[in-house]
Amino acid sequence: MELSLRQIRYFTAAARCGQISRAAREVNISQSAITAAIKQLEDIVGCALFRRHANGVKLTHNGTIFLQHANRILATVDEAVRAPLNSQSNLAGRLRLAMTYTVAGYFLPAYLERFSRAYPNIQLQPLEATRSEIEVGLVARAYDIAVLLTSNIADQERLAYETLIRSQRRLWVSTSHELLDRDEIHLSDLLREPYIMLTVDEAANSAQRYWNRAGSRPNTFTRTSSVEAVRSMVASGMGITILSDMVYRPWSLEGLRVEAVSLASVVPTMDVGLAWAVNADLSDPARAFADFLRTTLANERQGNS
Amino acid sequence: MELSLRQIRYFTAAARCGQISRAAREVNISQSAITAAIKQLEDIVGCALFRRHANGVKLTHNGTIFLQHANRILATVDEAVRAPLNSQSNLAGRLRLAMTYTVAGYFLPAYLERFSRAYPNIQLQPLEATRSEIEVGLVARAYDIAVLLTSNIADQERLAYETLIRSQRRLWVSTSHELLDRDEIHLSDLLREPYIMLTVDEAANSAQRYWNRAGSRPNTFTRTSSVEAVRSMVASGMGITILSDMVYRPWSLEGLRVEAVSLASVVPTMDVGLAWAVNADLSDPARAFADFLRTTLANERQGNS
DNA sequence: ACAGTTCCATCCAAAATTCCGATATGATTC
DNA sequence: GAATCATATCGGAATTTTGGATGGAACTGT
Repeated sequence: MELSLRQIRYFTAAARCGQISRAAREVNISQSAITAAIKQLEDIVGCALFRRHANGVKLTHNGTIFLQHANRILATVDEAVRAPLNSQSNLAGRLRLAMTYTVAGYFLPAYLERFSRAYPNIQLQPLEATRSEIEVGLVARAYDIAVLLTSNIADQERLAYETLIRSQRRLWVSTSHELLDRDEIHLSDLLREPYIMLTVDEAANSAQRYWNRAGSRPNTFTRTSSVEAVRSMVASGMGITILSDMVYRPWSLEGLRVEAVSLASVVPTMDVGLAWAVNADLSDPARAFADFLRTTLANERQGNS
Repeated sequence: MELSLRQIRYFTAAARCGQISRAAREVNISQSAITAAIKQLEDIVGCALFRRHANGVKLTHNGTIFLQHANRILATVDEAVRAPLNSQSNLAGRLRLAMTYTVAGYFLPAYLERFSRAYPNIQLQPLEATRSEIEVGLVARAYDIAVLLTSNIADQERLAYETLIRSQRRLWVSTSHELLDRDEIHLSDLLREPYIMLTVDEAANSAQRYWNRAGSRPNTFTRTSSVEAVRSMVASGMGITILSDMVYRPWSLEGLRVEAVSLASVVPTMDVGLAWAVNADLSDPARAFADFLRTTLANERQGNS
């Protein structure tokens, strides 16, 4: 049996809903059809994609990996169907695009590839830098435009910015953690838990800000600049952390599960967006890039709702 | 009607074969099935993908654009099916990867994305540079490894290299060009044609080399560093050129067709491959990257044959 | 302990899609 | 102008997909 898009569509619906029956309602189809499609998929890839429970289905490790591929497939298909309409542009030029670490690793890559396909004549120079370097670089016109965490922007006078997406920050714990049993979790409940601090993109500063507001501070167990290291440590029960959904993945590289739960306390979202120098006219490529990101993200929001 | 992978598979087969009936034989299916699938596709995307002729079918402008998307879809699907097997690696480190212009624009992007997904913990730093800069940089350990045109490598003493693919060089002309009517075309037939010289990646040097060997030189009409500009000029009949299949696309940005024909004279292939400093042990990330490229390319060759 | 509910797996007949083979049609070649 | 090679079309057959009924397992609340 060969893979079909129908299977992929049903699979992603099931993964989105967490229940086969709910997915069936969403897709306006019978539950047995989805069950069958998923079974076919599992035959094809040769491993289980869901673990079945009484109250729904949960992705396995391989399942989450496959889900990412599945979403990728649907994105490429979507793009292909639209392709002849919004044809390539021959806008030419150079685009020096600055970005911070997490943006570069967990948000932009998929969009960059699409952008450079839509504008093959724009020479794209992606440059990773720290927030402060980017601020200086934008003002000095070393970069045309940047994608970064807009809530951290310091130089509000000489920089203009625009938030594109807000990603919720949630608590990450291991599957077996006792906190999962509680109805509500407040920041104050976390005081004695060993906290793993991520040190990239000023995550530590952001954390400090909302911990201060709550009048306390986390019991920092260790610090690391690797998101994957954080994931592994949380999964193996060494500690907890609070990070945004943008970097959340339910499985660590070793195949251990990480749970993310919303907090009852107010924790600000992580805001990702564009920034540029107010005193500089945006170059055509930069303007094209900004428009591209805006419309692409708007489309996705609509598609997934 | 919704898009299906079957349609995509049949479409790419037809595009590959240039004939619906031959594609049918290749896929072991009836000719009418492919005709129907293509018709459905054209309904979905809302425009013609092929122009039908007495001796086969030819992609339209939109068709070639869609073909690229179609191949992308199949590549992502292929990858998805393999996904759970070759799971991600947690090999960490930094990979400073140097590459030349054409490689960066027309060859590597798709592989880079896949690589960084397979090795999420390797911090990939792609750096575009000229061949000579790369040679110096490799020896000085400023780059870990490079992808470039191996036939141009000068410092054969301190650099090791390995050719990964050979891309044939062919003559590009406009659709209406009289040269197309000939049975055989030799370099000497091109002497009075206005020649458009591409000036990136030492293309001019390479060209000079094989023109010299033929004891003549092209009537250079203009020089440009933009491949897309070359394409447009050739398509609009301003001149001809000889470039490798790696950068060939049958349609210019304006929607004019470019034909590529093999020459009777011997023209060397364009060889793309890896290079590294002989006196340096390859870092683990560099080794992983080299292996990744080798196996991925080997798979593709097998798949397309 | 026990209904009641919700969820997924399975089975089978009905519905829809896809496929085949024959045929029609049009262009090119000799 | 007959032969050849290509794509388009059509109806019946084969295959795939679907829907609804049924059963079992797990959770919920009494």
